[in-house]
Amino acid sequence: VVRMTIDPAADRPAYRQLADLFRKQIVSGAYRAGSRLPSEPTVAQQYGLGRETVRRAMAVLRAEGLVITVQGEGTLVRTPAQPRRVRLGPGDWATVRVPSDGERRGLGLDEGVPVIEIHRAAGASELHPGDSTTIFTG
Amino acid sequence: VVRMTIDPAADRPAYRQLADLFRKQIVSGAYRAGSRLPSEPTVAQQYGLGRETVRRAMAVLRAEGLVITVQGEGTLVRTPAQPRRVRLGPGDWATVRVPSDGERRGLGLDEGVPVIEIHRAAGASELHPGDSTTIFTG
DNA sequence: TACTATTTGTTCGTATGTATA
DNA sequence: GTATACATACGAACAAATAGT
Repeated sequence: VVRMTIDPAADRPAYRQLADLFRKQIVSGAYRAGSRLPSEPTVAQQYGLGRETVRRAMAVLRAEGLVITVQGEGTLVRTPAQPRRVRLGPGDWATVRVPSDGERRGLGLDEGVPVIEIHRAAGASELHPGDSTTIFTG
Repeated sequence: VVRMTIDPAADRPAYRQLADLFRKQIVSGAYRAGSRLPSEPTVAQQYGLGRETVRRAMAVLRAEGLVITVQGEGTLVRTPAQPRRVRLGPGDWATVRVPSDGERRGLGLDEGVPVIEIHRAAGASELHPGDSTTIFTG
């Protein structure tokens, strides 16, 4: 089965077109949270692409925090994390960044999850997972 | 010249070891902001690695916002952006995420730069570049 | 428990295209 | 205009983790 949705001659690279296709299906709910995407060889064969092209598309989605990939299992749509709230008091400030690989694993975070650093007026600082966290002033 | 700093038999993959090496040199200042890293073929030859392995290491550093890569020019250490401040007033809240590819380019942001979304109490919302922006309450 | 099949992870090689110096 | 350097893409091989039998 060949689907004509990827145009190798298009301006946009094939792996980005493929990422666009899956992103649409994920955000639209066609792929529900926790569900598994088709395996890389399956997608490659269906769209007439090499496996590396498929893997690059998956890497894009991981970097955006839409999916996670587990070796031996597959690529899964990420389940929304428990919502948290962090209060920013007078004199506090917050900054944001993408953690380094080691830091991310040390915090137990998935790819595509930025970290929020809260600098308290007292001098201390806290790290919070960037997804699922809302910053508010009380 | 062969440097014996990458161990193919190590637990950690070669591309992560290589990323670690460059990350250290960047954060330590050995590579100053705006300076160019050695070309991919050069690094590959120096460390006895394939070019794709080098490219994966560079992709790691890009995702962390440490470098940018320009086709035809090379990989450059990112220059710190102009600091900005965003005020979070009573009833406002803020969330953070890694932008999608299209959104990132629409905002003119580099890879590895998360976005801050400020939800105003009035109902409007603003997007701010995640690097260089400090959230404060005043 | 043990084995097998499936699936992703890593790495190298090759080729071609495109942007920059 | 040429050389350099990165971007994309396919193929191949083996390793490692998982799932199911």
